[in-house]
Amino acid sequence: MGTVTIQEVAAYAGVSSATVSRVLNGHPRVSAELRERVLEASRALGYQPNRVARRLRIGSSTSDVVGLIISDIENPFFISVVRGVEDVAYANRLSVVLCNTDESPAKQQMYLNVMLAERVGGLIISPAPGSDYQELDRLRQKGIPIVLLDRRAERYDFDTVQVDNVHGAFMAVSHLIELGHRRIALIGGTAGLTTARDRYEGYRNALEKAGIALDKSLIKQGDYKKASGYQLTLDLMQLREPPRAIFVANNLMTLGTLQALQELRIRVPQDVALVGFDDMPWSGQLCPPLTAVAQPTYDLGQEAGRLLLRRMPDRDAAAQTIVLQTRLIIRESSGARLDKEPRHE
Amino acid sequence: MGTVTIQEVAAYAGVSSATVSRVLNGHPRVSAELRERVLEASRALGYQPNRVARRLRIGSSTSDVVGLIISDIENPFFISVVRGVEDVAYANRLSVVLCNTDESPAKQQMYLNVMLAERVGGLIISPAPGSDYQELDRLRQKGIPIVLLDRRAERYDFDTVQVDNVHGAFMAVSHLIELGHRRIALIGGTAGLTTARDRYEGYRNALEKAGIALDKSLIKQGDYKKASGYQLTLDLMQLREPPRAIFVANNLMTLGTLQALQELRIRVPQDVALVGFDDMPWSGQLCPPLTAVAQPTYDLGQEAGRLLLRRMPDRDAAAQTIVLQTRLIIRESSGARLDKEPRHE
DNA sequence: CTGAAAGCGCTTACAG
DNA sequence: CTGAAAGCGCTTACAG
Repeated sequence: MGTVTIQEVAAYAGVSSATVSRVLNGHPRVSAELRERVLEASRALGYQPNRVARRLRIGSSTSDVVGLIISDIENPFFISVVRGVEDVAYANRLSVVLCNTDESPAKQQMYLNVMLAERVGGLIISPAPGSDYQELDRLRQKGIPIVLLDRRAERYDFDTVQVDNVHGAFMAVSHLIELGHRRIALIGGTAGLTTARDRYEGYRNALEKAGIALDKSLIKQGDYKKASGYQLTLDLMQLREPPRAIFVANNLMTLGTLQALQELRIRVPQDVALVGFDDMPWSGQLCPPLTAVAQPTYDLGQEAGRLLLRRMPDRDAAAQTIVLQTRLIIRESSGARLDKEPRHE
Repeated sequence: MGTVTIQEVAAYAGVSSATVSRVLNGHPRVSAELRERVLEASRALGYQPNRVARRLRIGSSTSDVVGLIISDIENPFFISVVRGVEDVAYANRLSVVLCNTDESPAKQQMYLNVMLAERVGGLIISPAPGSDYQELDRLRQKGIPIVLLDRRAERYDFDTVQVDNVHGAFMAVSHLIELGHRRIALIGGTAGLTTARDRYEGYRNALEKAGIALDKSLIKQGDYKKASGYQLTLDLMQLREPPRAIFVANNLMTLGTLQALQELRIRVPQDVALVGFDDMPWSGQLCPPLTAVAQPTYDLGQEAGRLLLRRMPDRDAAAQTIVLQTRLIIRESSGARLDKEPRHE
């Protein structure tokens, strides 16, 4: 019972705690004999160093735990990102602890406090809407390296990894235009997030390029959750002149849209064509298989991990932004393959 | 730059660090005047207590961070569980840090070390296959309350929250039997996990009750990942006499099965009927909508959180096991509604 | 190579 | 009510 301390190991081995510390930290100049005795004692007692004490003594810079704060664990997008971060971290002998803010600034603040209090070695964060970036900046000034994930901070120069959302949305909407659509609705993302703004911009660009006037009644603002996709789709289909195509700005909302259309007995893509942003591992098994803008989610996570790893030893280097490209995966929901044999993936 | 310490706040306020500590921890006996000065100083300096130091001083028992170690973050089952834990924790002013072991005992060991080293206030864990429960027991003896999630430890008396897997599988297979099936395959779960064993048992019980002999060629062992569901389905359909129905022991494998059948142009449920274990938020939007054994995932998380909360102040109470019930959600993949109007949800 | 001692930033009996 | 001091478990100059 109770925890074994370095003092007890020292007593057991008949050396000072300094020697135990040196042995366990691989300090070079320790005699083979004492090293042996210490190792033996440590093993016998089942000693596990108290990292809290170690951290207090050493300061934050050597923590081998990095924090990863994501804004919605229920969004499959983030899951794959997490895996990318983990794999990079694990390969570099770092542990990652994950926190979910649920898009709530209050929870985010709580977890930022935890990260600071625990003095993590670094932090990757997908900031919640309405984030206080000054607060993040404070953390950074207190010595915690920070990488922004997926979402930019407008007036701060943080290291950032994101995709080209404007172009992704542009591809999606252009695809629908090429298929002959002109009444294309947008179910947009959460207000205040750069991803939502960028995807909206891509939507506008595509329409503009095709000479299609913006129709405000076809533009809805959601919140990246399934329920809003569901509700806004119902709203859209109740319009006097409903859209013939919908671009949905993220995966969860797309699932809501799919459900709403299914309940309304509206056929996809025959009655309404659909393109979503974000692919999911099961998008090909949905009804109908979903045409979607795929983000390189795993790579995004890896890049964020690597960026953090580079930042950790060098706090003062200039901030970098890495932008990855998206890719349009054409399945059946957009109607492009209606006449051809359906492809499966 | 740098971090503000309690000493600096004390100096600024013209009091001792003891007084600052008392004010900030809500100690009752501090004069209103000093309290005011301390609060003012703390605000002015942007003081954030160093929890590492606090933890070292106080010992583990008061940490307001709990650890949640899950075995596969890519499995939607765990996501919903996580949300349940988080909500209970958050309501009790606890933070939860999540770690993903990826079903790897080595990663699990790493994260257990982190938990111990950080002296978390408690730990909820879904143990990886091949877990060293003795190790978990050691953690517990060192004062970290532990709750097992989803999977039992056979010879240790940990607090545990799980579902009735035997009965869930029994319902699934009985449902197929009632629909007239007798050649029902099983794509089972990871070896060494109690959930896999229990679901297998439920499968056998249902067959036995119906007087159907066990056919070994129809029983496959997967690993709860999509790829194994995919591969084992291909294997099953290559049998001289393929099954007419499949019970798949978890959600990710079911997605693999669906993909394999789709690629083989085998119609579900007309050619092969399908029931999966674990419902997913989008199971109703799959092709075809999936009949599945739904687990009360969110409740599972909540119960685990509550159990931990009860355990934290009382280390010596007898271990409890909470078993929740599952529920069969009948959609189209099992063929039960083929003749009726399809229902959507 | 090894040990005694200081100190990381807190909290809390112990005096007063 | 308030402060000086000890101590949580480590690490690391500083001596020797």
